[in-house]
Amino acid sequence: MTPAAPASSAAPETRQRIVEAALDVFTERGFDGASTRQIASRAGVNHGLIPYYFGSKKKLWQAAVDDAFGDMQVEIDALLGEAGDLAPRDRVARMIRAHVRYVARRPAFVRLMYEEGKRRGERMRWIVDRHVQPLYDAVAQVVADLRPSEGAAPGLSPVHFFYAMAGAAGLVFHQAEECRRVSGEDPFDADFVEQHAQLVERMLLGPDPTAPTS
Amino acid sequence: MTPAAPASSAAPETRQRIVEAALDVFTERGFDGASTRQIASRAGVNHGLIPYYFGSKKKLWQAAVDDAFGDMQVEIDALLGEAGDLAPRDRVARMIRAHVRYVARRPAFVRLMYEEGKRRGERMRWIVDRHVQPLYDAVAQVVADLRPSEGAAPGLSPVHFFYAMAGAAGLVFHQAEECRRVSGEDPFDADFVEQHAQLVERMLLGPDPTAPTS
DNA sequence: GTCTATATTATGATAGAC
DNA sequence: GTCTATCATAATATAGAC
Repeated sequence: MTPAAPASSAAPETRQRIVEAALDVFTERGFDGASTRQIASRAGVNHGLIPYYFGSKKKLWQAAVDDAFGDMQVEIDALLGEAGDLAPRDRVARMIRAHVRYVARRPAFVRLMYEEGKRRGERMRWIVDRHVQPLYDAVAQVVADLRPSEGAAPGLSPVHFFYAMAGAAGLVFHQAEECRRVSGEDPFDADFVEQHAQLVERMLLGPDPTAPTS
Repeated sequence: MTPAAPASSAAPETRQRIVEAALDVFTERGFDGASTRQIASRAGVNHGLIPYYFGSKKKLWQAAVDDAFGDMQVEIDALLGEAGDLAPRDRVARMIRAHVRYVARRPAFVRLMYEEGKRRGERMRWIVDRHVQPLYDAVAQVVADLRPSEGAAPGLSPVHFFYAMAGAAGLVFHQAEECRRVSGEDPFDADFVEQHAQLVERMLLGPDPTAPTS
């Protein structure tokens, strides 16, 4: 059995340091491109500790993914709590903006989703069943509540909406290095993020029908 | 010097078979995850032929990328030729729909862009300077011709437009396996592609202002 | 031009000292 | 709990037979 939480003495947070380093390296280089030695090195520990704490590279990856999604779940709960009784359109608008800001703050999250959703295999099934499916279901529910009179495109289907939003919101942060080189702009700049959030919201919902027509 | 095009006898298209197999494997597994043995095996040749024709794994990758983008350039030229004197909005609409159909037909193209745009490094610089920059400049030019009266969002900046379009159009095909598992729908289904093309066009341009208001 | 070795290196995992 | 040393494997690339 691997020690889930080390019971004792000297380094209570060694395990967590490894998990955080692993998330960084896995999302930078992909599962295959990442080496456990590199992860250990970034965490500042010996590479022998990875089998000790996690058993295998695969299980370390799972721990890192759980860490990333757990972090997001906290934000979602907070968001849903405070947006409880808004009109559906406003709830979606807030969700979209919050999502853009989140992926800008945590690019590792987007890298993970894009990296692992693209090919069949054990890791894809694990991450989808455990983390993506609940997210997809929640978004589908919110979209179903939208009515055309609220500015939604007619016949908006959850699957098109989900991937159009995820792509429009996330790609520029996923491709941040490319974006810098090709356009000279820094996607993580605060103004850029707000501009992008605004664009994605308008793209998906159209101009706010309750706003003055100008 | 590596033989750019083998001069002689027995296997004139061996090199091309390797390039095509390489594009498949590189886009399925990423550069690090792909092995030259696997590529040679899929091409039906011995792995010793890869250093022989290309010199290194890196140069094989470059040849595969050139092949993929050359293919796209043909489509772009055809598109621009036949859309020469349309109104700017119609040109953009056509470009968007053509792009969605293209990425649905050639998912390898999206995988390549998403894979290599995400991290600093030699491959990113090579592919951006050689292939992405011209693409970006062309899109920026087309977007600059759009005017608000034609339905574009006010202050539409090229960089936001470029990545919002590329993401909204491409992600669902990039994540095709995930999409199938999470929603049960097949993104490569012809109806799905047209639905998606329509959604992305409307997202980016709004409802057609010349169409009847219903 | 294509194949069969093989040299070299890097990886994930293990054994065991401290 | 953390480290050093090592094993077994798989990778890229090279040398050379045919």
